[in-house]
Amino acid sequence: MDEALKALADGTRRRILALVSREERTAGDIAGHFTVSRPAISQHLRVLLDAGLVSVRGDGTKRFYRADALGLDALRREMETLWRGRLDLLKQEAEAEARAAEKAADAHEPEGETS
Amino acid sequence: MDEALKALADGTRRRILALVSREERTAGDIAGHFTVSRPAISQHLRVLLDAGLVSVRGDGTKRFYRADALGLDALRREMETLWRGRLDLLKQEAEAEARAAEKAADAHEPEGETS
DNA sequence: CAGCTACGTAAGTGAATTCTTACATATTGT
DNA sequence: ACAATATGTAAGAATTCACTTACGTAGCTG
Repeated sequence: MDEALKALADGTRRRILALVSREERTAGDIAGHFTVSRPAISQHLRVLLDAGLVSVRGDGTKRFYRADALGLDALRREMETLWRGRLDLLKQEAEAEARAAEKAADAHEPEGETS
Repeated sequence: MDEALKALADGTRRRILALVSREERTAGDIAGHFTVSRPAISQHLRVLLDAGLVSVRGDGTKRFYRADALGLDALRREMETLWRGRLDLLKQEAEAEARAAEKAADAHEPEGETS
């Protein structure tokens, strides 16, 4: 998880991922979309590859990259269990606020239900 | 998004986040759960704070940290739009494989629906 | 074979990250 | 006012990161 998250935590790599998400593209084609040097993109592709977020298919001298749906989905699932641990916070805090509001009302009107 | 993702891309910070997700905790309490020095944890808390993933409440000399549900949810939503761009890959690839399998069958049995 | 194309890899650089120890600051209790 | 407590901040070392230029290497093509 750490490797994939670190890979995602870079804007250039996220843009690369977006590029190869719908169709496979050669390394050169991908590099053409960026201002940084081609080797830099090659290195980013390596990181994404190691993280299991893209896959390659070599054909002749070209290398076609594309997003790896399985790797992406695996990360997505892990993220969801991460959220699951914290998501109920929204409920908890909403309830806490409700209780606090109630308490504040009580402070003003300790016994009353006048209004 | 970049800031929050970078904040999440560190195991120690994810553990901190887990610690403060259910109940608020003081900086010292949090640091007690780790082997690294207390200042290091203080710095991690700063990163999480800047990323909007935790919030603080000062009380006396103590500072109580807790996960910030709104920040977390904002990130979660951004991630989901990120997945949304790539999730259909699963479908696409499944379909592509299905077509490929069909094609392979055709190659063996160019006109047949024999089996 | 010679040369071109499409790549990856090596080596080095500057900036950012993560950690440490030492110190500054605010608040509480005597 | 003084000491103890809880915490952030400063400064610096070690590591990692994203990038660059230069080079190596397959595969195609004349």
